[in-house]
Amino acid sequence: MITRTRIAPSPTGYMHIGTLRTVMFDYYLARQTGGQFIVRIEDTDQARLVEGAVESLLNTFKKLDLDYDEGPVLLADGTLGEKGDVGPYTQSKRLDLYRPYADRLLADGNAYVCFCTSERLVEMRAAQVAAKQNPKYDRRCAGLSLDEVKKRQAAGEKFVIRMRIPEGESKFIDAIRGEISFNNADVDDQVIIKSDGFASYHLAVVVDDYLMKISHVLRGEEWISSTPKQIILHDMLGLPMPVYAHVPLILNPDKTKLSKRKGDVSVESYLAKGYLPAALINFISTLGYNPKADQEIYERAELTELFDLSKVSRAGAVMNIEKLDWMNHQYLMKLPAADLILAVQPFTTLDLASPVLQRALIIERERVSRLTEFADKLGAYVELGGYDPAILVWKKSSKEDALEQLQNISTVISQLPADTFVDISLLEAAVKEYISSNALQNGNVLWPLRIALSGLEKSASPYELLWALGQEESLRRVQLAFESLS
RNA sequence: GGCUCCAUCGUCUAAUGGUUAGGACACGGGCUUUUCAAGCCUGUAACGGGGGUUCGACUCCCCCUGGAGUCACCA
Repeated sequence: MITRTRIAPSPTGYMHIGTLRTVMFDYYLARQTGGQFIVRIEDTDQARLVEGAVESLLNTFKKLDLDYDEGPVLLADGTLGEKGDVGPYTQSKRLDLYRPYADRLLADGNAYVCFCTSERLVEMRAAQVAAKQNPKYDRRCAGLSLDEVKKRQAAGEKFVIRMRIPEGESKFIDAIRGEISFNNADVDDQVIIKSDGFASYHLAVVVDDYLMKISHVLRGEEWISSTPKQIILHDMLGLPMPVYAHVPLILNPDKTKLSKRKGDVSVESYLAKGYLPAALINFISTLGYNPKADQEIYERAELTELFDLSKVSRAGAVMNIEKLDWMNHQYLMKLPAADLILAVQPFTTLDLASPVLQRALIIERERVSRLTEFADKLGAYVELGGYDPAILVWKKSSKEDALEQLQNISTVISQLPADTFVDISLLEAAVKEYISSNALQNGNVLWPLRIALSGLEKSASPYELLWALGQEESLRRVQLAFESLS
C-alpha cells in the first residue's frame, strides 16, 4: 500500500499542538506504509497572511526532526524552495489550477454566480436567526440567467461562485469513526471561488488532494461538519475520494477545544518552556491513542511500526501537563550527557563548557522536569549564594559540633587523593569511612558538609556536590562555612 | 436552536460477551535516607441513567441525560 498524507497548517505563524498530533499520525502512516509525507501550505485566505509564517513553520519541523518527502523547504540562504514533483505546494500559487474546475462546475450547473454583498448576507442571516430558522444562503442568485450574469459581470459587479448543493444524502466512512452521513438539505451552498478570485478551502483541497494523489486525509474533528461539502464536490467533479480520518480534539481542562486563553497551544511555546522535542512527540502521539496497554515511553520507530488508525480514540483528550512533565523528566534522565549540554545551553546564560557545570547537569537532571528549571539549579555551582550560617547546624546537633565536624571534614577532603574525585561512589566511600571509623552519626557530618557545599537547605547529596565542585572549591566552601559559623 | 460527533478512575487510557475492570500521571501510606529528588513496595479512585438482546453485558441495539464541534467570501 502506498499512502500519501498531507498536513495543511494554516499560516498563522506557529504550529498548533493539535496539528502536531495530526502531523505525527500522518508521519507514522506514511513511513509505515512506505508512502509519502507531504507538507502543503493552505493559504487561500489572503486576509490572514502573516509574514514569515511559512518559514517559522518549516523551522518547527526542523526542530522536531521531522522529515517530509514533498513540500516547501527552507533554503540555506533563508528563502523558500520546494521539493517534490506535484507542486507548487502552496495554494496561493495554484490559483490557475482551480479555475478550470470551477468553470466545469459552472458549465454543468453544479455551481452558480452570486452577486450578493456581504452586507445583504449578514442581514439575511440575522433575519433567519430572528425567525428561528437556520442560517443558510437563500439562493437569491441561483436562478440568474446567463445573460444577466454576463451583464452584471461586465458592469464590474463583484461576485463569488457558489456550489449548488443537490438533494439527497452525503455519507462517507471515517477511518476512525465509521460511517457518517448528512442530509444535504442541511448543507449550505458553499462559496468555492471568492470575490478576490481565490478558491475557498473546500474547492482547493478537493482539487489538490486529487492532483497530489493524496490517499489519506487526516484532520481535526472540527472538520467533520464541512466534509459533506467536499464529498459533494468530489462527486460533481467525478474525482476519487481519499480516506478521511477525523482525529479527536485536544481539550482544555474544562473539556472545551484547546484555546490560547486557557493554556499553551503552540508547539513553539512548549519547546520554549523546556520540553524536549522527543518527549513532546511521545506525549502528543499517545494522547488519545495507545498502541499497548501498559507502556508509556515509545521510540519514534516503535510508534511508526505500531501505528493503527483504527485504534485512535474517538473522544477528545484533555492535555495532562503533569504527565508531560513526568515524561519529559524520563527523557531527560536517559539523554546522553553531550546531548543534555546541547539541550540546556539555550536555557541559561552560563557557559556549559565548564566541567563543573557539566557535572552539575548530570546531578541536577534528577530533580528537574523541564529545561528551564536548570538555570536556577546551576547558579549554586558557579557561585555560592549568601546563606544564614545557622542552617549549617543539623537539627539533632549543636553549633559546636557542626564547627568541629566542618573542621575535621575539611582535613579529610584536603587529604583525599585527587583521583577520588573522579567518581561519586569513591567520594561516598571515603566520607563514610571517615564517619564510621570515628563512630560518628551520618547527620552530624553529612548535613553541615552538604550545606557548606551548596549553601542550600535542599540540594543534591554531599558526595555529588564534592564530585561536581572538585577538591579545591569544595575545600574553600567548607572553610568558608567554618569561618562564617564561628 | 439545527446538524454532527462523543461518553471506563480527577486526567490519559486497556478490555472487542464471561477479568477480583488492568496500566500510566497526579494524590495518600511505607521502605531507603543528612535534606531535596530519584528508586522500590503499597493504597484510594471509574464502567452517566433507563430499557432491551443474551445463559451472561463496560463490551451489541434503542431511548434519555450530559459534554463537545460546527453552522463565513477562515482554514
